[in-house]
Parts: sequence; C-alpha cells; structure tokens
Amino acid sequence: MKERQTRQLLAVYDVVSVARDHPSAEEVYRRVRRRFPRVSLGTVYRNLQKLAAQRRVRVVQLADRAACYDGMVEDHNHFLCERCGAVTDLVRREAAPPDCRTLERAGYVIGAHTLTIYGLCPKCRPRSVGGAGKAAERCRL
Amino acid sequence: MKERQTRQLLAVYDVVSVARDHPSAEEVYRRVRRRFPRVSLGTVYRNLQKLAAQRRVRVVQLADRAACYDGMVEDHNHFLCERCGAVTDLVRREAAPPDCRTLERAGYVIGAHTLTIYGLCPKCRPRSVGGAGKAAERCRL
DNA sequence: CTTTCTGCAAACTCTTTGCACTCGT
DNA sequence: ACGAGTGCAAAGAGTTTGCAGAAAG
Repeated sequence: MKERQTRQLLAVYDVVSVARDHPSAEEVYRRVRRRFPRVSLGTVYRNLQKLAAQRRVRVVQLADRAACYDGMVEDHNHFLCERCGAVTDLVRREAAPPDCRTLERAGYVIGAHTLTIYGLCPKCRPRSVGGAGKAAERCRL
Repeated sequence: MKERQTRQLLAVYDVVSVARDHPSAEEVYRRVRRRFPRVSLGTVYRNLQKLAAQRRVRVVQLADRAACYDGMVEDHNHFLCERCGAVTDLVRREAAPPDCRTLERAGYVIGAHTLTIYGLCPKCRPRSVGGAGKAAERCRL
C-alpha cells in the first residue's frame, strides 16, 4: 500500500516536469531510456498514471492524437497548432476569461476552441439536496 | 470526386443528429444497424469522418474515452460527469464567459475544466508578416 | 523479508485501411 | 458504365495487464 520511490518513477517525473514540449508517453519513454535503457514502456505508462493521479503531472488529451503529458500542474489552457502539432501552455491571468485578442497579437491564428468542464451531474451528486430534480440534457451556460 | 448520398451516410447522419446523448462510434453503429443490419463499423467510421469534415456533426474527444459524436454543430461547451460519464451540452449565451454559478445552481458539481484553442502558431501562420518572430512556449492569455 | 514495482510480452480498445464487390448517379 | 462507397477482415496505434523476478523499505 505504501508508495515506493523507484528510480523509474523519479526519472519519469523528472522528464515530464523538465519538458516544455508536452511529450507523449512514447516520447517520455524515449527520454527516460536515455538514463535507464532497460526501462519498459509499460512502466512509463504506469508511472505517468500514478503521477497524474497525484496531480504531479497533467494529462493533456487533444483531438485524436495520443495523450501528452504536462509538467505544468497549475490551472491553464492549451493552444494546439493544427499544422505543426505544437502545444502551447496558455497561462491564465486570474479569473479573467481567455482573451483571443492577446493571442492574436502574439501572432497566433485562432480557429475553433473547446471547453470541457468535469464534475458531477445532478443525478450523480452525493446527497441530492436542493438538486433541480431532472437533469437537463442541455444547459445554458 | 463527387459525394454520393448513400443510404449508409444518410443513416449515420440521421442517427447522430437525432441523438441527444453523444453516442460513440460503436453506439452509432449499433443504431444504424437497426435499420441496416449489414452496415459495417468501418463504414460508420468513414461516414462519421466525412460528416465531421463537412461540419455536419461534431467530434467530442474527452479524456481517454472513445470519441463521441454530437449532432449539435453550433458552438458550445461540454460538461462530463465523472461518475456516470454523461455528456451535457452547454449552450453558450453570446460571447459571455462560461459562468460556473449557473451550472451549480442547476445542480452540477464543478471539478476541473479544460479549454483548448485550435489554430496556427506564429511559426505556422501563412505569411509571417507582423509575426512576433519567435513563438512563445507559454503565453499569458 | 515483505510487498510493491519492474520488464517483458501478450492482450485489448479504438480506429483505419486494402481489396473485391456494390450501387448511386 | 464509371467510380465513389461498401462490407469484411486484417492491420495499426495507443494503452493496459498478467506474471515471474527484481528491488525498495
């Protein structure tokens, strides 16, 4: 039950937290292997999952591509370049809504965007006190 | 080169545009098969892709799960219940920033949220006039 | 020493694709 | 009749998992 500090876990964490380029699991594997040539991809996946569960790394799942990992654990958004595939961290300023103007001024061309909120729906919330009864399939936000 | 209106394409579109529950490709397949028992999963995938390219359906890619399809093509956000997995469309009111209060009032428990913007980074934009030169790896937004 | 973790390889899920045939146009 | 689209089945990418042995505490 107790978590062990294996070299592999430390190496995986190190690679992700140092990386600024949102590496995929495969890429993390490649980098970890530079230090531990005998590490296995399965171990890298297991450790990435463990770190994500502890919120020590962040999983970034973008349209159809493989998941990539981000050492930036603070709350922030992402910009995905549809040509080169680069992922840019968009650090949020306070609670201000994202301002596309700022991005455009920095040279980005803005296309679509997706916001997903995770949580519990009214049906699933712990004690449904005050819950609005029927869960709406669509909701004005 | 010309697009054909096959029964399968029409059926796939029909299933997705009528559905309010964000079905996965597998689920769309199941439903299309009720009308065309000989349809293949490959065809469903091909037609979903075609429809998505034409913006007649929307692909919703949520953390690790299989992609699901949304007949709602207007710009909107999503709420994913982490317990039951239900996806709720969050219809946006004008350009107003998403207001979590409204959701909470409706009985939702808000957890994390992810905003991803798609587009072109400064390096990849067509004619890099006025581009800020080096692309930032992180950006204040 | 005990228990968790690892390496390996096989399995699994989701999605794409090659091919011969079908069916819209 | 032409060629885009189909069904089928196999391949592919990404990720997970069972197991025997390694190593952290």
